[in-house]
Amino acid sequence: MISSKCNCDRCQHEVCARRVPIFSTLSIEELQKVVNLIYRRSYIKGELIVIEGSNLDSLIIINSGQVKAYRDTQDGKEQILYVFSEGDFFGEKNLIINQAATYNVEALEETNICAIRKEDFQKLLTEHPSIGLKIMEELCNRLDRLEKTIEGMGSKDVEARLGMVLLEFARKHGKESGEGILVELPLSREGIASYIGLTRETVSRKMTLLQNQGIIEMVGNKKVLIKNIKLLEQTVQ
Amino acid sequence: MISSKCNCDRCQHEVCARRVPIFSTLSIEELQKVVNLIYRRSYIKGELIVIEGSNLDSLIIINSGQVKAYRDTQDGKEQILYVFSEGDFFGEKNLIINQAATYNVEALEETNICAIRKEDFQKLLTEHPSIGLKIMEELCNRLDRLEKTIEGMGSKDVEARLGMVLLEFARKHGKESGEGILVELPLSREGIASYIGLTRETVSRKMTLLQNQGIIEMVGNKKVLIKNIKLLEQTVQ
DNA sequence: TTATTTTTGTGAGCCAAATCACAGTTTTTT
DNA sequence: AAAAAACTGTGATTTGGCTCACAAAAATAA
Repeated sequence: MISSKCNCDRCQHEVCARRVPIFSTLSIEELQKVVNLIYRRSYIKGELIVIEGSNLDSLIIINSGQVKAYRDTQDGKEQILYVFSEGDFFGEKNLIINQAATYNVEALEETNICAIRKEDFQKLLTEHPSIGLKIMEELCNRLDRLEKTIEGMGSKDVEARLGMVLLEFARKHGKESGEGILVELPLSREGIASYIGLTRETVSRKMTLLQNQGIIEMVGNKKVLIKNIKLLEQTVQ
Repeated sequence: MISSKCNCDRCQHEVCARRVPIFSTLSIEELQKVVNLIYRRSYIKGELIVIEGSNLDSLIIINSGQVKAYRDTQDGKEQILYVFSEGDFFGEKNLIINQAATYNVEALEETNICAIRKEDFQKLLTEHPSIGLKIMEELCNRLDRLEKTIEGMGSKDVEARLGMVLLEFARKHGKESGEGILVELPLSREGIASYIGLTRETVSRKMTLLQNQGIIEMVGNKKVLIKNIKLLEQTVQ
């Protein structure tokens, strides 16, 4: 039997580099060079990939899986800042502004990463300015999201905030189904709460509300069916 | 009488480019080329430099003065996202991810800007990767600040948030004086409130509190004397 | 499968910040 | 300098989300 997927080390490497938006502008030959610089690693669910305060010496790119980036606040809670998945990168702050990690990164499921050492990455940057551009793009997008989050947090429209995350997850992991978009939530209620600065209880209550309005339907704890995305988008507006 | 400051057009240009961190790595010859691409403009207090939703076609760098970047929220309020001053730039989102402006930018005082057209800027970027690096640095710093803001907004420690802005303004505009650090506030109470997601009244009350604790002293409406910066930093922690 | 652990939903009461209201200041304009 | 406009401080009240508490459900382990 012939496997449709080659599992040799080399091919996986290549696939990995191809999947990553920041290398999307490179030619096949250039990509090959990048591939040679990459090393890989796997993490199981719950494993810490980066510890706040530590000195990371690589840019890390997610090949498959999902992670959360979070901080522990004074009052012992965790504040989730990002949920990264396939193709996303992190650790750039350590390389670009030479700063220790400002957040923990933890695998939310089995996760495979590609990493490039600082020196290699910096060399790449000067040799291929297009990579820098891609990174700037992504940084701009992150700024955009954080700006929106802050706007939402300022105006205390709590339901809009919840709607925003649901739509974000729907874009990333939503699957069209007959009755709407089925979304596998990467975070628990507690996680969602920490992501948008609320308590677990409030998230619960607001989700129930959205369900009663016929906008969503909860499927177990980890899935949500968005039945009326138009209405949800209006809520967020 | 000989003026210590040359006011000819050319010199001002040069000064402008020199002052800007993102060009700090360029040689004098390279700088000269950049200078030739720059055009300048002045705005009076209250004037809009960028309108949300419009298509900006230049990177704008502040030569002197101060501006606020803000959005109008659904409920008619304004959410201030950034206060930019000398050496800061904005409009990069329009150039890098080809997006319409996501916020208004308004001069808080008489403000002079330097601007570089999109095409010129993109050419610069590919010719001098170091400029890209500088921009990435700044984007990382902004992400950093927003991440901290979000953390502060999540954990509802309101006084810490106020302390953070005061310290931010102190770093930017603080002047050492006998009794402490005298800070000229770029924003009114209302502005500060909008910057940290509170109401004007709450900011007022908390400022009074800090004053009663002997940490700060308000000097008219637009200045604050930080009498005990150690204590203020502790409040923030 | 059953048992165990983790996660979730929901009521009751509390509390800090929002809102409303208005007088007193400060700043700007004329 | 006087008048107008903008901004600020502070009391009274309301409110929406937080906290606490516990039962129910779901996910995981045995």
